[in-house]
Amino acid sequence: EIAGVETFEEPWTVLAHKKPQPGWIPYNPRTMRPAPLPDGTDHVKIMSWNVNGLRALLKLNGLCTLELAKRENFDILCLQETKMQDKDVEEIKKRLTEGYDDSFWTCSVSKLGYSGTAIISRTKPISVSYGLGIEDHDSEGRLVTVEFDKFYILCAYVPNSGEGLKRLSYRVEQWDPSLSSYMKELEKSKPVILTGDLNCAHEEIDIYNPAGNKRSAGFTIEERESFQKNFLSRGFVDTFRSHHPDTVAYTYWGYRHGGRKTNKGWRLDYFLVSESIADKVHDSYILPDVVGSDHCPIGLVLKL
Amino acid sequence: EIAGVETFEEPWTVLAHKKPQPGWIPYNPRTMRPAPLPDGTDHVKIMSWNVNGLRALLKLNGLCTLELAKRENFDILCLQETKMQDKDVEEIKKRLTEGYDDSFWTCSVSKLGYSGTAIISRTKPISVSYGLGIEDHDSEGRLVTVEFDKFYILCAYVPNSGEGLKRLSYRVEQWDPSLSSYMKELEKSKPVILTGDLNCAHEEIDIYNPAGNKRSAGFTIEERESFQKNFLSRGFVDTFRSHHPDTVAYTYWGYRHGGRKTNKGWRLDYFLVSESIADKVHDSYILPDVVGSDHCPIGLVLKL
DNA sequence: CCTTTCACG
DNA sequence: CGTGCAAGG
Repeated sequence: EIAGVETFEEPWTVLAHKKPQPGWIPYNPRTMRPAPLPDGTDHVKIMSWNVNGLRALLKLNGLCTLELAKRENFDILCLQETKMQDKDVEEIKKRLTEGYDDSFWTCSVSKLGYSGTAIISRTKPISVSYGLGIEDHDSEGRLVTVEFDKFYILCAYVPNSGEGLKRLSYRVEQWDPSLSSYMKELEKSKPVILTGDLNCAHEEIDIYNPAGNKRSAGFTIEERESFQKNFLSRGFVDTFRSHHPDTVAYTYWGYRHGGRKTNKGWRLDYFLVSESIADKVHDSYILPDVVGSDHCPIGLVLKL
Repeated sequence: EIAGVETFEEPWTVLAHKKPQPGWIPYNPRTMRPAPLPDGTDHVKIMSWNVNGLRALLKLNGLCTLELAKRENFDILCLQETKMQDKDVEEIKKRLTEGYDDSFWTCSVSKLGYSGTAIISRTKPISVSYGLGIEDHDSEGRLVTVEFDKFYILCAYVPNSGEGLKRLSYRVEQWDPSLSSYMKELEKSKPVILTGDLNCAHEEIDIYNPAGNKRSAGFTIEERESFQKNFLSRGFVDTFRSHHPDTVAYTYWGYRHGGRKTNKGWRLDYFLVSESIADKVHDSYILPDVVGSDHCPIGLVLKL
């Protein structure tokens, strides 16, 4: 474990799902890490993590990204819910792990210490942009786009529909379609990778207690249909699911009921990729043994 | 030390005062604790402590009052800045140390988790009352009065004049005179003891850096004159100062500059008593070795 | 439950 | 610096 305060018996091997279908299998990161690529295969390793407050993570953890970098040796790291303020970004940048000197941050300007995303990269990208380019959706620091030679990568923190589903209509009627259109627009020039906390467990396999959460933010039928319609049906591939069709794996466990100990979680974090590069995905995987947040990181290895 | 997380070299023996006068001596609680009373002398031991949030102290400390009670064996304990809410008082009462079952609490109703005072007693008092009896001054839970056979005891948390001295005029024009009048009224029937955080360092000897704090809340000339006029000149005796005229001793050290380690403090907590019982004071003293708050407790031994 | 801001000291 | 609140998840 990295940054582990408590240790517990490999809970990710527990199939906690309420009504598992025949054939479903629990995710075990020890056995399901990506297979080594043949020597010399050109590839990129991307990781994504909703850190639920970067400052707290750094306090807990020295420099988490250092440990993660050491162990995982990623090329690109995407962070969500940094809860950073613009004024503190420079100080954090100074503490970045050597070899990852390029980083791109966006913070909420409407609510301080809320939301916030970042992309940390080993190599200099071609271009960077922040937000969707729509004033209304861009005050909360929810999206960073970075352009590399072979693809765009989008780091997104999709709005939570909130207590009482107060923000459900904004989410499914405004945000999701806007993000989708933005991605289709980018896709005209090159393939797109969307990663981050998409705040939706797509299907029953993606959540511990589907029946009990039909009106919970992140598993409403509206969000699930929006996910299908705006992303999957428009040609973006859920890489974890396509590589592990029957695997029960979560990326989020609420703090509230100690769900991580019993693997009562949700899969909310994704790598979606343009169909055109779906066959380049060597593996899409989950790192539930990395603690320090209510989400765990996820990883993607893409052959180039 | 009780509840000590960090230990440091008896900082209270350091005379940190900026410009000490000749003859001033540092306070050393090891040598300046009250002398034992002759066997069988009827007396009462009262303690007072601004705990700066009782819940945090209890978390840190199991039940601080238990430790303090064990070591100091007080009869009455007065607490200020409990930061309690009415709804949580019953739960705290349950955790009171055996032998101290009577307790009287008042909480701020205007601002939750703000201010708040309490008196915990070994024996049942004759009567209890809350506040000054003036609507305007009584929404912040700053005063508890308990009547015993031989005296009234008032536990007060005097309003801080605040950042920018925003509340200085309220403090010196409203609160101090009201409290003073209330005390004079009570005094008609029996002697009065006022204890608590009076939020004023009376003289230069009572503060580490007098010159630098002439416009700081707690050491403005207005507050010092109000203290003199409303309390001392009206016949209430500053028992610590009358027993230790040349002793430099503080009861508060700001968290902000780690002042406790270097004994850069203020004397803000007092036992004032009616002149009529001033000669009954066996000792008035300070317990700087008790940590867990930015204030330390103070003690009074009164012969009956 | 846990992390952020904010008011207050 | 540290406590307690409130909002957010």
